[in-house]
This record gives sequence, structure tokens and C-alpha cells, in this order.
Amino acid sequence: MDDFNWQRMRRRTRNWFEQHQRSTLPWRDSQNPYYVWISEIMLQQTTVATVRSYFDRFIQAFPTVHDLARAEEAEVLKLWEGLGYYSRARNLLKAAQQLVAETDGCFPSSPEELQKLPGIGRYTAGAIASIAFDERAPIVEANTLRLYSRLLAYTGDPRSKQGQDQLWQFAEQVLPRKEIGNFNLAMMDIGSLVCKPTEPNCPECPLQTDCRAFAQQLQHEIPLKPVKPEFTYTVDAAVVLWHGQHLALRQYSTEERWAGLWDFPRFSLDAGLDKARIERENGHLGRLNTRITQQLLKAIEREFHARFDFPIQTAEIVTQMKHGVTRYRIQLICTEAKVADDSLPPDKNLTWVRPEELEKYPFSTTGRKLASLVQKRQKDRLLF
DNA sequence: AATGCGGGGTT
DNA sequence: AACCCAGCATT
Repeated sequence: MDDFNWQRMRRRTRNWFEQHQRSTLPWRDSQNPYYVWISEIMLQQTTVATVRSYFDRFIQAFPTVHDLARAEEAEVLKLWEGLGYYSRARNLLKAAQQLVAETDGCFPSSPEELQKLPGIGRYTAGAIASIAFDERAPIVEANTLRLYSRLLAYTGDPRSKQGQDQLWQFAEQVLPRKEIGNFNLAMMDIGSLVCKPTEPNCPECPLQTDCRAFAQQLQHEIPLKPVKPEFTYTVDAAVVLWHGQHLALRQYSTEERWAGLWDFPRFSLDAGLDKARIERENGHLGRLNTRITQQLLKAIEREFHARFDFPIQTAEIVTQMKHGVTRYRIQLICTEAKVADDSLPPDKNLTWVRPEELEKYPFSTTGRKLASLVQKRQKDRLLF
């Protein structure tokens, strides 16, 4: 670790940054801690390309931490719709309220204090401290994890405790004395644009002569990839349920995935379906013949009654979607239905809204797609 | 140390 | 279709 040529690495990193840095990123225009914070939270496990379109909208809606602190959670989630990892949005609001209450909205500048805010971990604390306040704080995230693993020729698992210790130690050692924020940004850009996951562009790399992986031609083996998790395949149902002119919606509780978001009544069909028999007779659930469709509709009516405690009458399968979350691959069967007995009191877990109100609610991505479809069908007078 | 949490862009 | 992404919190 001690025999790196730190001075040379810093010089070459800075020179490269002047020539090749990713510019025109809206959050790079200032060192406003609020902007840095919002962008860093949005960028957690999320690509720059995806965040671009969300950042400006968010800042426009909540220009300062005070504006954010006053917001309703649903407003924040609405702006987060489609971005994923929604606890980020809920923590953002909590942290904003905490900051306003404790320091009148002023951000602490030290990583230790920043890390006390919900949603801010070691990386994000270091990023905000260095970028917004020029504190001498190290960072390790996806780009620098890859870059530093290769510079060190670290052949172990970089996500293990040992690996993390090595990488954070390197991240601290490599820091210059000033302009820490730009230096950290430079390292991330090198990791992102040059030291890429596949086909790292070693010939163009400013740190090639300092790279121990390159010296041993190990850049394709480092960093060690995590073993890929096995997928669990499940079938879910979503019901577009009409009660007169109103539709049933449900808000996910804090214990559920998509906590705080809204959706059409949705549940697993695995228990109510003889999947083995369906696959034997139908090949797979992708192409549904008439008989399988009837079987699905019956299963949905049965499962709905069991869960929400009143009967419905299904009409047809409106659409299907496939989507994945973490280690699940979900096939979602979307049906239209009406409450079987019109005099029945609405279930207290359900909220009844008019179709034109759908766009006000923050939905999960599949819920949003289904909501759009419902509105389109309504316009085309394809009402149930 | 393992696991849950999302969704879309890229290869 | 697999891979990857400016991680964090909980268990």
C-alpha cells in the first residue's frame, strides 16, 4: 500500500479530469449541499442517465430543504415514481424535517454528523462532505470500488469486511490536500468512463502505470463478481375493480414492498393456482387459452374474497406484465372486475377513486402502467 | 455476513 | 437475457 506513487497519481488524475470530466450534469453546477445531497441520494444504485430527468423536476418542486421539509410524503413519492428504492424518498423527507428542526436547515459538514441523517451512509456522507464542503473525506462506491480494486490488484471479495477495509484505506491515502470534491469526482469519472466493468480502456487510462491489475493483466478478473442469486418465479394478480364509477385502490403499508405507494388490489396467485397442471396443459402462462383464462379468473375471484372479505365478479384479463424485483421474477395478470353485490360496504382497506384522480397518486411502476391503461380504455369507452 | 429493496439502461 | 448502477438499513 505504501509504495504507490501518490503524487504522480494525483497529478495525472487531476490532469485527466480537466480534459475528460463528465460535464453538463445539473448537480455539478454548484456546491449547494442541498443539491449535492438530493443528487447523491438519487444516484444510489441508479444510473446517471436515469437520474437526469428526475433531478431537475425535484429541485423545481422543492428548491430548498425548507420546502422539502414542508412537503407531504405522497408529494415526494410522486416525484420519485419509477425511480425505485422508495425508502430513499421517505428518508429524504425525514432528514429534511430533522435538519430544519435541529439546525434551521443547515447541513453539517463532517461525514460523522452527515451519517446520522437517515439514508446517508458512509459513501454518501463522504460525497457530500467532500463535494459540498471540501472536507478531506474518502469515498468508495461502484466506480471507485472497481477502480481501486484494480489499482490494488485486490483479488479477494471487495464487498467483504476485509475488502472494504482495504478499499477505504486506499480511498483515504490517495486523497490530495485540497479540492477533495473534484478529486473524488475525478476518480468516479475514471471508474465510470475508463475503468469500465467490461472492456476497461487501459490504453487511455491516466493511472495505467500505477495499476497493479494491469501490470499482471488481471483487469478482467478484478473485481471479483458476486455469485448471482437464484430467481423465484411467481404469479401475481392485480384487479381493476369497479364499484359504480369508482375504482378500488390500496396503499402499501410500511411492512410491505413499495411501502407508502398506491396500487390496484394486488396479491399472489401461487397458492390458488395449480401451476404444474397449467404448465403441463398450456406450456407456460404466456399464451392463455380460453380454459386457462377461466381458471385464472376463478382463482382471482377466490383469492380476492379470501383477502378482502367480499366477493367480486371478474370480466376479462386486460393485460399481462412481467417484472423483476430483487430475486423475484413476477408475472402479473391484470383483470377487470366489479363488486358482486353493489350494496356491499367498501372494504376499509380500500380507497375508492374516480379514474381521473388516478394520476394524483404515487404508484408502483406496474400500478402506474395499469392506471394509464385504465384511463386509455376509459377514453376509448371500453368500460367494464 | 446476508438479505431486502426497483427499475431501467447497457452490453 | 444477463449485467450493472455515485448504497443503505435491518437482521
